[in-house]
Amino acid sequence: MTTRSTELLRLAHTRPGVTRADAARLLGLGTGAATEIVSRLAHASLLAEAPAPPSGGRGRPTTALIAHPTGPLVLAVAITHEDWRIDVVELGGATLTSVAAPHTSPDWAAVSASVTAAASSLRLAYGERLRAMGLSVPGTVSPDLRLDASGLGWHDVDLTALLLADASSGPHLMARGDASLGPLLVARNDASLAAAAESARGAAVGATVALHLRIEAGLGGAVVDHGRVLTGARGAGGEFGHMPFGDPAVTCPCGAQGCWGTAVDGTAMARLLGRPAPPDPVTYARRLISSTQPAEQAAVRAVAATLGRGIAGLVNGLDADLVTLGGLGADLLAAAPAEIATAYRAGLMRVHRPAPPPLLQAALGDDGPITGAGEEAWSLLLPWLT
Amino acid sequence: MTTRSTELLRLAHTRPGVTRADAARLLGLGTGAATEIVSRLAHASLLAEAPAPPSGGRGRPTTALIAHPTGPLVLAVAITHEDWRIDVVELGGATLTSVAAPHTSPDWAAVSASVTAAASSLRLAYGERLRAMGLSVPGTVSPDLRLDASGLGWHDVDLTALLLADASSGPHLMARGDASLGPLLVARNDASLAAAAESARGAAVGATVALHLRIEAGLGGAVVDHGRVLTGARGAGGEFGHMPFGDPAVTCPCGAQGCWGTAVDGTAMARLLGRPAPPDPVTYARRLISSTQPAEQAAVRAVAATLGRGIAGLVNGLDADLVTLGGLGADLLAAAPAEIATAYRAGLMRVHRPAPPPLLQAALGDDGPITGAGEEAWSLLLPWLT
DNA sequence: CAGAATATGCTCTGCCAAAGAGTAAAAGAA
DNA sequence: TTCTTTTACTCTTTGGCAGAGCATATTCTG
Repeated sequence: MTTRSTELLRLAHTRPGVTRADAARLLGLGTGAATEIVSRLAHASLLAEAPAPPSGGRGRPTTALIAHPTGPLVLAVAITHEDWRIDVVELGGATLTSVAAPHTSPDWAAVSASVTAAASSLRLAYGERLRAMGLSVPGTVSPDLRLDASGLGWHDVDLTALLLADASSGPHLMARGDASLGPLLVARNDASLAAAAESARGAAVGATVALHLRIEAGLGGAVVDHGRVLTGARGAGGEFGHMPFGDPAVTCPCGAQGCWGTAVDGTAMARLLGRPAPPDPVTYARRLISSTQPAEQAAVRAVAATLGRGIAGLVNGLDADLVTLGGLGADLLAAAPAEIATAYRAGLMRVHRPAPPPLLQAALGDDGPITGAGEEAWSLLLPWLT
Repeated sequence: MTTRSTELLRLAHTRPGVTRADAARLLGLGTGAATEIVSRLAHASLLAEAPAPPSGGRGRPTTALIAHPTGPLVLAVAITHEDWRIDVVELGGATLTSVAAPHTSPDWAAVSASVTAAASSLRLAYGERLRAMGLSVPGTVSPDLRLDASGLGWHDVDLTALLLADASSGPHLMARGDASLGPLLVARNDASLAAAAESARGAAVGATVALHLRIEAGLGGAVVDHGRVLTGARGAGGEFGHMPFGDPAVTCPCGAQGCWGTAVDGTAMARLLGRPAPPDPVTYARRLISSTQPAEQAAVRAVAATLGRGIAGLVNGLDADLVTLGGLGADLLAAAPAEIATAYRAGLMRVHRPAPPPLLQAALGDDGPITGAGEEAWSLLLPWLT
């Protein structure tokens, strides 16, 4: 309905359990306006007040702003190369329900059918409370929500179909009152969403410019600048794995030479060991990272150094003040912290040396992408909540 | 005073000469509100209406929104390694006055004194109309406005002094009514400001994610995402010259190895020719770029290829939809377009190949930094104009 | 040249979000 | 108990803006 209402709602989302008095102070609202806005939001079933958290100080106790028990919800959907999962997420980020299953077939049609069926049953349970959907996928998503995941054979898939199939039963999940604005669906690369999640609720909370890197089959990531995820012009932002920090003699499946991603994954470790490319580089890399065999440890350390050098380059160019590592990156950081740190520091330009931006493991682990999907869905929905 | 007024003012700035009717349509204002807001802004000496641009169609003619003849102004200041310049810029970006002079001494004290003196005389001429200052400097600027320009020997210089010395005569250039908000001064790296200028009024207008690169003594630049310049956490964003796209055997003055900047400047050309490092790499590079000697042309082409390959890496990682080149980069693009384009295309990942983001010369040339300084000063000032 | 068509600007009324002042309530401290 | 502190509620006022209706200025048409 108004700017201030949305701001208050957003505050209740980003800082779950914030007290009403604190919220009013943060927004610069008078007590009158706070009363007005909170009661309006409560009446609209958008916000509720919990009795109180005892603060210890004197004065009339305030209340905590929490999600309304019948308030709006979003679906957070994460599709990986091997399974899918749907969370029902309320204001503040708490998950009410979670369903998941492995893929029965790698075909998109089968995956799409499973996800749509699960979403429909959640629709039966939650009805019109479901107002938006956030979707994490292992590939790049164009601005018109078409997915390309070359490794999985999913090409030019229309992701809006996931929502529209579901919306046949009613006008849910649509921008209120104006269908021309399209459905409230946000779909993104898993690494971008993990970055968003780390910045909103993970290890990168409070960072000015956070860089998140995630190694799985390839190397992806995203930059989060003042809370905004940079998704690029075509939705292909954060493909840092295709920056030429690697060996120029190696040709990447993307068509270029020297891609960093080809130098920090399981394939790179196999190459260093003189072995053929493993069929499942992720599992292979995990095994090597926990190996005790000297040659394999050396390969892991070499890859770790390449990772550290590349991170330094990105920090130099982007001036991030925090770097979080997810997927295999977190494992590498745990297994070879010294190699990564040494190469990282050596690659930093002078201005960053006195206080190198910390390298941290992602706090949300494998939940990063789905958490980010929920966050982005809420970000999309919030301005539409009257 | 209100959101809509500021939006209208911003529109009048970003699209100089926009008609009143168009502006109302773009902001979704009714004619009543437009009358109200425009008359309020005109009364506050912030906006004026010019007779009309003949549109040809029928109907009552509208007016063009222009800067008020006694409205607020900003100072755009550009300090380079050899000279300084100050422009007085009105709403809409037009320059009213420009003063410039070469440095009499490379010492910061001397430079600062010259600039302050010139600013003071402009203050005498324009008085309280001067409300903000934008400053372009050849170095990195920390968030608390301290400058480091290692090449010039300017270390940890407090740039706010430029403003405060000037403000002793009154409360000008301060955030209105609340001095704790600090002076309305924005200071940035020249390459970042050139990027802002290209996005606002140059070759990158309308780009979703624009990448600007500027080669002079080093290689700098910036990413502009949806009109916002990414300055990094410490003001050192856009130092793409220190990403390791170059020869790992070359050590950069920054302390790292393989910095891209060491592979695309005049020093790199000299190295390729087996010559000692030139004292003035910029002039040297300019001479080689226009040389007809085969060996020198070959060196230029090699450097151009390295530039193209690096740009491809950045485009892969950042998903820019437009790249602008300034300084020597523009000269290289003109001198060796084929080499740059070939290396660029070869380095792009597959998704970008069908429609490679265009590489363009910066439209504003050497005026990029000072234009950007004016733009950023206006961006800073606009929300304060009641 | 006169009227029609069209686009725009102005005036007036009404609405609603929010600020502000004053009052009431709920807790700790003396 | 009584005072102080902090917060919430009520009521009034303000101001920006939407909307309807009228006025105005230009081009088109006959």
